[in-house]
Amino acid sequence: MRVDQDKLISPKRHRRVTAQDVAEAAGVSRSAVSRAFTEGAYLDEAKRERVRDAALKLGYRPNALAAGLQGGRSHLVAIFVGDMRNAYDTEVVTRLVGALNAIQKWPILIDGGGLSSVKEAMGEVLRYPLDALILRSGSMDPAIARECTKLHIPVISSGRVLNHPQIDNVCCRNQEGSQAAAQLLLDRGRARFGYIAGPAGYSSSSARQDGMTRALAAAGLVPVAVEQGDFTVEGGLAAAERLFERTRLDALLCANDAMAIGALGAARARGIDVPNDLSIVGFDDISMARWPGINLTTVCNPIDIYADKVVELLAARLADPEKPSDVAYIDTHLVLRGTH
Amino acid sequence: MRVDQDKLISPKRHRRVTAQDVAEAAGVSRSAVSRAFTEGAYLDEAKRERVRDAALKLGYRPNALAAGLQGGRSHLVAIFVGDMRNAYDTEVVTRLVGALNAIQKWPILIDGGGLSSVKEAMGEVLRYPLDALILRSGSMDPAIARECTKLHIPVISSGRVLNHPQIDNVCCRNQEGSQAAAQLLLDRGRARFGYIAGPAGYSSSSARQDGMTRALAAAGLVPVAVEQGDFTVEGGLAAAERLFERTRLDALLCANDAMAIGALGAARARGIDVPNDLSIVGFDDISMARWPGINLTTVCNPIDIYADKVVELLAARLADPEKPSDVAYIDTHLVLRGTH
DNA sequence: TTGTAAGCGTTATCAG
DNA sequence: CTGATAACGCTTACAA
Repeated sequence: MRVDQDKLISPKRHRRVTAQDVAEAAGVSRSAVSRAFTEGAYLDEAKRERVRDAALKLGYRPNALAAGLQGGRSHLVAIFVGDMRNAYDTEVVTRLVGALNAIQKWPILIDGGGLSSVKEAMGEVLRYPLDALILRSGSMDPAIARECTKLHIPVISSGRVLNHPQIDNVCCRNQEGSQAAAQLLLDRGRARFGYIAGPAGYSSSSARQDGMTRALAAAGLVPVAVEQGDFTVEGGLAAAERLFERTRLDALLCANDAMAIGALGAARARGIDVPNDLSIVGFDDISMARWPGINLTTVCNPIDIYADKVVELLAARLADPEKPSDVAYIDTHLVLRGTH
Repeated sequence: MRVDQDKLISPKRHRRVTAQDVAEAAGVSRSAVSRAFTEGAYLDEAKRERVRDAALKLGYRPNALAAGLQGGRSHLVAIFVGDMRNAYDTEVVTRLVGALNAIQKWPILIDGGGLSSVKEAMGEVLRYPLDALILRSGSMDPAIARECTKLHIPVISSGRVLNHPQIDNVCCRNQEGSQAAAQLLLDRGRARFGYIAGPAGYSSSSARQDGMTRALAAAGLVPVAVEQGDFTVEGGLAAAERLFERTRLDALLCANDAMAIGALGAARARGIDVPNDLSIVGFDDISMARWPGINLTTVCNPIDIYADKVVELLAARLADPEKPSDVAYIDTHLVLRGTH
């Protein structure tokens, strides 16, 4: 009578191939197997070869959970995103994921936008001994960040500067960017400025508004009207309609590109000639800003530089956990397209 | 002389609070602490309270690495994305992340688009005992999927059906969707059809092309011209220009929305009146399709249903690892906007 | 209901 | 250069 060997060995759940299995197959010790996979560990070259062969044959890979537990790093990095339905956030996350993948850090994503119980989700993820946490969000409960530093998990905040001795920050020069945009339109002869802001509590939106106000003040002007949007295209469209209802403008700055695209739609629907009668300028330079049919003049908030900087700060922090916290400011520049 | 106690206890790296620490603080055993955090474990309610208090005070959270190693699940799910710079893929990923977060699975992202050594990255991630791997990509090395099944990691393929006894699939009815779109334009009196395809090797693109061809055949027609794009807006724009150069069309179907948006730009730049002289229809219904200035008629490939289905199959597979593999087909529907 | 003890699969240390 | 052995922090039989 034949016996099902496989069933005997693993009755229910499949067992992963372990270093022990490879050791037996290659006729060496467990430690030799470990060394065969450790860069710069002492091991006879022939033996290493033999171990690698056996590992390949058995389909062995060192268990990252066990390796992480042993004391080293987990190589996991959480990215907390305020709202993944926001095009700019999504583009930043995309670059971040690429940059992290490239340095063999594995990003765990948490989307605050799609989640009811953000706090709870963060709590669960913090059970993993993360190498770091990246915050990508304009409005974020600072309590979460504090909790991380208590766990001695490095935090990199992107988009808003958190004043905490253990948190590194990357932030673009919002005020200067917006100021330059306003100056561009002033130089073009515009005088009746409107602004579409983001939701209350987003520092990026208010800093951008300040930049515009400052440029106007230098020219002896004040904004004619301000409306609030929600960073979405629809919100920008609605806010622009309210503005157009209230008053006549010849320049409209928006806290981000998505709202500027909405405003552009509202202007066209109303028969306003952009850019001849009205200039519209966004902020961020998301990829859609250059799409045909949009071709938006905007302030470039360079996403790739941004993401690289985050990863750079991360690496520096990992190398020296005790180093003083850092704030990296990213320079913006105007991108002149068809709406100014 | 004062001695730095902290330095004595943890000379270099910070030590995480463990169950042992909590046990000592609460005056109970390690196992009591574990039980206090395990749903449905026997433990005196008062004691549980005491443990929870101590844990909160010390900032303890069970180490997920150790818990995963112990034998249970890691609660990590890898999402492999073909190209995160593709708007449709990004939107699917966003939904997927939300759906996974909601069921306490933590998605690790790997972006094939931003990565030179995809294979190597996958190899590294497979060192984690993943609960599952989700493939989001039209073109994907099947070797990776095979490797996963060898490791007994459930694989869910989204967008392309992989014929493998252990891989579940979610796929939209590409052919039917495209056929309906072509029929819409036939009913409108169109006869000279063009198609902008995706890169070679993407089954979704060819299935969509087949759908169009089938509808045309039923009307005794054949496509007038086909050009290939790369699923991007720029690629669609270039492909459309080549088409317009070659011949006159009155209907243009595109393998995805991004290329349709590019084609729309090309048509407008050439002074072609859309939709009066030319109908353009996309596929997917990405959020930008409804943006003002675009307002694209398209075939809706419902992203939320799609993502929910993936997670549903995932849950089913986790519940019964031996169940036969499944293919879930998602129905599409036409979304009539301004370009048909 | 509780405590003790045995793993889970690594890597690091320490003799040889 | 190599093999045993001790952590890493948790869960879960098993015994009390």
